[in-house]
Order: sequence, then C-alpha cells, then structure tokens
Amino acid sequence: MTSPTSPNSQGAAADRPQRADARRNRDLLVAAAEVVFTEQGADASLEEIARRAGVGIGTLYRHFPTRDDLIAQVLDDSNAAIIARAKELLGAPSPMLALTRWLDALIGQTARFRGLTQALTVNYAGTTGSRLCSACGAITTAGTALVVRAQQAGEIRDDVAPADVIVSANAAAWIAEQTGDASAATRHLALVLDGLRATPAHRTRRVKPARTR
Amino acid sequence: MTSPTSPNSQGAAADRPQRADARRNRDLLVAAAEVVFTEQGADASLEEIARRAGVGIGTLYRHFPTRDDLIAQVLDDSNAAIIARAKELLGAPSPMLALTRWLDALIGQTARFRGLTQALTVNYAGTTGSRLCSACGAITTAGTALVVRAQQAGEIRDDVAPADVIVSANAAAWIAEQTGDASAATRHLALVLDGLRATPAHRTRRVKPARTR
DNA sequence: ACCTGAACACCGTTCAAGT
DNA sequence: ACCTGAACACCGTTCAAGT
Repeated sequence: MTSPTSPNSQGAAADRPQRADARRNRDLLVAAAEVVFTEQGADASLEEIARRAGVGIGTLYRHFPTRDDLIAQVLDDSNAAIIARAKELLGAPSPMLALTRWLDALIGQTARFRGLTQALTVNYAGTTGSRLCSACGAITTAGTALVVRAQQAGEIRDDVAPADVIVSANAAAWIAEQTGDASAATRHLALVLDGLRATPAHRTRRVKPARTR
Repeated sequence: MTSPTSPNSQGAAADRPQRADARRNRDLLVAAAEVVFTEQGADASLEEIARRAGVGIGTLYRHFPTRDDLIAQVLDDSNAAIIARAKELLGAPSPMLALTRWLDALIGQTARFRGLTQALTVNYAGTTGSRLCSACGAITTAGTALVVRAQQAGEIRDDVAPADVIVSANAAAWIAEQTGDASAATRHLALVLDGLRATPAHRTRRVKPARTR
C-alpha cells in the first residue's frame, strides 16, 4: 500500500543485481560446469566443478542451490538456439524435412552430456516448469508447431500426439547415450519417422466388427 | 593325468556348494532385494536390503560382491521366462503377432523396477556377458529369431537389424519409466512397429539418380 | 566356513567466521 | 554482500574379530 516506487526501477534493477566479483564467480562456475559435465556426465562432482572454477564449494551452492539450477544455466544458450531453429524451420518449404531436421538437432543437443536425456525427458513430458529446464515448455511448444504443420500438410499421420513425437526423439538420444553408438539414434529416429509416415496399423488391417455395447 | 575321479562327482558337486545357513541367507537377501528394488529402484540402499533380510552388510557383500550381481540374481527367474516365451511364440501362427506379444512382455519385465532399463540396454547392445545380465545374450538371440521369422514372412521390412528392434523396445520401456506413464510405452512401441511394417522411406520417395562413382 | 558390525573413505550440503 | 573451508551427514565398502 504505502511502499514507495523509484522512478526507473522497472527494468534497470535487473541489470546489475550483484557485485562484480559475484558475477565473475558465477560465470567461472558455469564455464567449469560445462567442461566437467561434458567430461563426466550430469552427475559429476560439484566439488570438482568448484575447484576448477577456483572458488569455494560454498560459493557454488550460493549461486546454484541445486545441481539442477547449475545444469539449467549450462543449457540456457542451446535451449534458446533450438527454439529459434524451430521458428526458422517453420518457414521451410517441406514440413516433413523441417521436422526431421529439427528432431535431429534436438537429439544432438540432448546428448550433450551423459545423463542429460534422462533428466530432461521428465520435463518435456510433464507440465511443471522445473528448475532443470525452464525452457522445456517452450521447446515442446516450438516442436509441436512443426509436428502440427506436417500433420496438416498430410505428410504424417494425425493420430499421434506432438508431445509423443518429441518424447520419441528423446528416446533416440537416450539410445545413443546408452549404447555409445550415435548412429543408433539416427536409425531409431528413422524408424519412428517411418512409423509417422505410415498409415496407422488399425487402418491397414481388416476392420474389426464393432463391439456390442 | 593322474587326478582321481570319484564315481558320481559329475553332477552332485553343484547341489550343496555351501552351508545351510549361507544358502538361507542368500535366499533371504534375494527376496529382500526384490522388494526393496521394486520400492526404491535399482539404486536402492544395500544396507537397507541387508537390514530387511536380517543379515549384516558384510554378508550381503560376501554373497554378492557388486550391486549388479544382486540385481542379476533377482532377474534370474524372469529372464528364463522371457526366453521360454520366445521359443513358445516361435510356434504361433502369425509371426507379426508373435513378435508384438513378445516385445510387450519384454517391455513389461524390463520395467520391473526403476533404473533397470538403463542398466540392461547396455547389455543387450553389447557383446560381453556382464554380471548384470548373464542371460541378456540369450534374450537377444531369442528375440532375434522372432524378428527374422517376421522378416522372412514378409510382415516386416528386412533392412532393420533385429538387435535394433530389441533396443527400440527397451527405449519404449525407458519412456514409461521416465514419464511414469505406462501407456506411453505402448504408444511408442506401436509407432515403431508401424515403422517396421512400412516400406522404407527411401523406397517411397522418388528414386535418386545414382551418384557417379 | 561363514557372519558381524565397527571403521574407513567419499561426497554432498550447511554454516560460522572472515573480508 | 559475498566468500571460504571446516564440520556434519550419509552411504558404500572393507576387514579384524567372533562363532
């Protein structure tokens, strides 16, 4: 009610929310985390990340209360990129080719480091905006647009939910991660895409007589 | 050369290799492990398993030097069952239906507890008989026979490796595990099976002119 | 021969003291 | 306001002592 409002507090406040050394430590941590996660996977030692960044473990926890907060920051740039790529591909002439390319890109970045696929899939499927992937909802939305466009163009069947397509791409990334064979992901995605192109199985079979009641 | 051979040593030796209390403790551990793994997943506390079995933690380690050894023992029965089921289904009239049913069963037992899909996939794909799943090779072999039969009957395309089909089924189980939605696994498997039924994508497209050299 | 549980090692997390 | 690292908690693993 009586709280005062300074004239230019609306946008300027977010620009320098922290001390210069704090900002620097934060950047060092994210850079170190990217290296260590890539080397050792998403369950790498946080102590090691702090050591490589040259800061105390307490500083890491101050900036990133949970492991997921740190992972989320590492993913931030590439998340923005994949969303931008989806918008770009919406303008491409072939809806099917656009979808295929985007799913390929999604797989590539989901496999950035070991353990990430597992961590992310829950977020794509769920509705809650988690700490691990604040952009996951936006990624799903962006991918959905590409799927719907391909469906409306009649290039893929329309009885499959867009979210399921994205989850299937994640499964492909997971296969690559597990088997250590990147081409396995490509083969799996190709199989799923062929399934998407196909006439649904229940339509190719003889029509079952409708059940009474 | 000079080693004596007792008259009936050939099969009897394996029957009582350990003391009665040791045997009992072993059984208690496997039973407790099954319960705890089901409740808490494949990374459940080993100390808790020992406690529930009513034995010291040292006894658990004596019988099962690694976590994988314990998991393997828990899976033993169902592994034998899925292999038997494959042989049974090889005699079923419809190769495609037989394959579908077997993959469904495989997914069901791969999702027995959280974290198992991940642990097993490496074994299906790899060649080494690991501690975690000594039967994985046999399961792959059994599944391969079902895939090959469906291919030879012309019910599914023959340019897909049988091992890839099994890995795809594992991916379906993984999706169910991650999203907590069992029907997601069914939908995903259905999509893959439609892909398997489909004419390969490169044959449905206009034939590309063969590249020179 | 087998069992037990204290002891050790490791890592994630917190928090009192310092700047 | 932020940083530091010792301290605490937790869990996996080993091994000397016991039966």
